[in-house]
Amino acid sequence: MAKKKLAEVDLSTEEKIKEAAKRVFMKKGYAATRTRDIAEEAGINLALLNYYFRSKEKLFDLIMFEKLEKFFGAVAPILNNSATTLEQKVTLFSSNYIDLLTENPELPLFILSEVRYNPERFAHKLPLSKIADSLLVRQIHEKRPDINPLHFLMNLLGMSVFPFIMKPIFQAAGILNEKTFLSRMEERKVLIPKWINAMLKTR
Amino acid sequence: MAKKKLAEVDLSTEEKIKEAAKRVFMKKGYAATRTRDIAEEAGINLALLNYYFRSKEKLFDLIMFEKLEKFFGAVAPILNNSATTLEQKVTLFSSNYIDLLTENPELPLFILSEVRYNPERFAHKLPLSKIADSLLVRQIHEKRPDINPLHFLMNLLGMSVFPFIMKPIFQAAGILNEKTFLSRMEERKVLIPKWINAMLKTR
DNA sequence: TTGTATTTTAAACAAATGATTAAAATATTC
DNA sequence: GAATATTTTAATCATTTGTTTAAAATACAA
Repeated sequence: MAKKKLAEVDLSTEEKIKEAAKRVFMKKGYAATRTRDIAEEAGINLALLNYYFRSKEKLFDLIMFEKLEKFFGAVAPILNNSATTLEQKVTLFSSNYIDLLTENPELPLFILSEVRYNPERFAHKLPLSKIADSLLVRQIHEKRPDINPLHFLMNLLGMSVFPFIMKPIFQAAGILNEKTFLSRMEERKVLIPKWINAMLKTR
Repeated sequence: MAKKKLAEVDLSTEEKIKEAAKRVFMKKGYAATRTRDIAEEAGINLALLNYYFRSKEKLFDLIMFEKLEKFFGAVAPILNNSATTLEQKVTLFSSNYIDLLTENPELPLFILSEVRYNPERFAHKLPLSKIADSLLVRQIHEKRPDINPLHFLMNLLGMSVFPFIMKPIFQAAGILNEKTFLSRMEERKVLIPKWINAMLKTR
């Protein structure tokens, strides 16, 4: 129950390949990933990848759509909850989303990179209108009709997501270690609602 | 003097290859770029790429370091200017940086992707300590010693850069067109200083 | 146990890819 | 204008890469 990695030897071959592919694709991106890398990571014969998933591209699509679901799936319900106030939505969102990204720190940069390098392939799968036209956005508009509400949405997203995007570059430069990063993100959960609130009050 | 693209036929072969490589690398990333793509884009024989630049990797490094210089070069001087106040630094930075990124919208995501997929290769070239230990950060610390100043630096960076990172995903989803994006970014130049100021005052 | 279906393996293939070579074309020098 | 140096070209090479194949191993059903 405790060791996830060791338990993986008990997974079915199909699941072993998929889990290995997730790790390799997330680390190197689609283009730099070799099917042989995945086979080696999974500890299986190369041909099994095609046996179970037909092609590198089909395997990638499968994983990519799961990651897109993870990245966008949790957002829309919070931002469209008709039972919460603007302030509650902001608090819930920053807290939940920072938790999600703490569990999956490479998720944002992975998705943004792959979508950018292949926009037409994933465009139709992005439920962005549910975010851009969300109840939260309407609530913001009510409070500050003088400023385009997209600004505040962008700030809320950015303050939650951007640190995870900058993380590798800060780490590569030796400025940030894992532990302090995590405590900063914990601090952010309570700071972001305050900041958004202050921004909404500026004249 | 007016048409940059047409003038390119007058460039030297070496310059033609470099300009073409910039476009292709920026669009597809290092791993997905074929030397043949670059040769075709430049309108030159494939062998000339190796004749002038030795290898795909050396050509990429050349371009990458130029892009890193562009992405980081303008930041440190503004944030370390001993003649400006905190407020002035924030205003100068957001305005100048949004202008820079408006001219080079793909710059942030390109750099962040490539550094992430190859951290050890570029880590030593990143002048991040000049930003993380800048005068601005010290000025922020003076004003709000109760909150880690990195938070405000991250917010300043994020509010300026993050929209450019999200741009492709918003465009792919058909939510944002070029024109409205540009006017939002113009608005941001004056809004960001107000927001940062408001954030620095929260209790 | 025998026969059948499923899974796994080693080998190989065809296409793509980064790079090189040797000759041809062009420019430069004296 | 001949000799030399530089640049460009077409062809080719050696690897890499995604995928397939046919046989071997294993699991399953009767």
